[in-house]
Amino acid sequence: MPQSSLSAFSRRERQIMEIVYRRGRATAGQIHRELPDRPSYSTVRTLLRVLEAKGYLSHASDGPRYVYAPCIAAEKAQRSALEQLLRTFFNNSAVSAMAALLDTSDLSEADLKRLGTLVRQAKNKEKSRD
Amino acid sequence: MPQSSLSAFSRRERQIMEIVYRRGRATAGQIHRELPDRPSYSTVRTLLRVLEAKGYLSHASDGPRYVYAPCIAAEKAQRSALEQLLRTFFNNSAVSAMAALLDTSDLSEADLKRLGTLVRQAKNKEKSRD
DNA sequence: GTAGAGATGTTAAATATTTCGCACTATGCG
DNA sequence: CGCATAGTGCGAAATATTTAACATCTCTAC
Repeated sequence: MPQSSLSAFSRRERQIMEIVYRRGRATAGQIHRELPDRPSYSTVRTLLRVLEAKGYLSHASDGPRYVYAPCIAAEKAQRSALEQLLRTFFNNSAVSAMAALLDTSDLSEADLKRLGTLVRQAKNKEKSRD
Repeated sequence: MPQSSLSAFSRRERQIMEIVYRRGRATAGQIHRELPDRPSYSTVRTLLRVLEAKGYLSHASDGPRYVYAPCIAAEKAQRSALEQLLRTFFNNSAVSAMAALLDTSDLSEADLKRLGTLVRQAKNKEKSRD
């Protein structure tokens, strides 16, 4: 019964899932190289098999090796992670979160322009909805 | 050596930290009631002591009971969590994340207005920086 | 063909997490 | 006071995670 929330994973499982989601798909070797406090390669392989058995990852063969990909679509996991973050740190306020993002990252002029456009579009959509 | 990243916690530890951050501070009872797959109260108490020993939580006495609060400031943990999320799901693009937020949540007119202001302010700041 | 490099799967042990039972202390009340 | 209630800490068992050693398979190159 795979659920999309990352909160259900154990520490290593989560670290691996984060890598796979970041890359879209990954081989055992890639994951091994990116894990913090790098365990043995063998360990990574075991964890991958566990995650696959639990239904979070699936693999395809790329020549001699496996390439792992998430079973739960990135968008879904993304949304779930965003919700979790909003709940935990932003009192469910998307605006607060966006304010924090604006504050933290320094965006280029082009970024800000694009953002302005997005907000404007949202406004239009909002109007046409009532 | 407490680090702010939530990725280092075990499953239960993370669940508890999320609750504490969401509430700002919490008693063992409150945490117990909010945990998924609720374990026994005794279990929660043990975990709280573990988290305290590891330096993530501290407690103050409120009459007969303890109230737990995070040792790492909410803003710091927040920032860390945001960075983690951007890295994992948004290719480090704050704008992409904000686009997703705009898309997911349906914001009120007031929210959008406030957002427009924030973006404008950021633009000004950006100009005055070069 | 066969040796080496680089994958994989199996299995079992080491470790950490998670769980709970029980003993103890304080508070409020009849 | 003496009891019930609601906290706390300790210690050890149950479980899950994490680890790595080892056997196997496949491709490549000599």
